[in-house]
Amino acid sequence: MARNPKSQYRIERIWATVCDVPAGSVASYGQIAEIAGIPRGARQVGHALRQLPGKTDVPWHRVIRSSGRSAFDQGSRAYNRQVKRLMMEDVVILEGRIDMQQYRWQPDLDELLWKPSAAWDNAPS
DNA sequence: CATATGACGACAA
DNA sequence: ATTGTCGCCATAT
Repeated sequence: MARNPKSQYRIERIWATVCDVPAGSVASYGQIAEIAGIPRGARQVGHALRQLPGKTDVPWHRVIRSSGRSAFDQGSRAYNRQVKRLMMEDVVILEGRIDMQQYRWQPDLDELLWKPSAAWDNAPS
């Protein structure tokens, strides 16, 4: 767990944002960070996902590197699970790469406005 | 307090 | 396409 409430708050916000990524789409770590209201927080997104329990409903597999590649090493268990889940959602992966231009999640305005927490940082002091 | 370490990202060779 | 550097920032030691 996070050492302090502020960090825990951000972690939960990151998880919530990841839950907004629809099946069939993917998002980069940096994108999740920005939407969650944490500019330049790509690494924090990875940190937050790393803390997910083994069994979770958070669609962590939809978060990949901006390069269109999985953050895991090819052949690793995590990599295989991620690829398998993405393929289940009809996300095409060629040569281990996903076409971001085509699959990148593009939240519409309503969606973002409905989640003001991303824009207004109401983190508890 | 000082380093080291990442599920990262942008950029230059 | 690959590799290396640097910036970033929460955690770990």
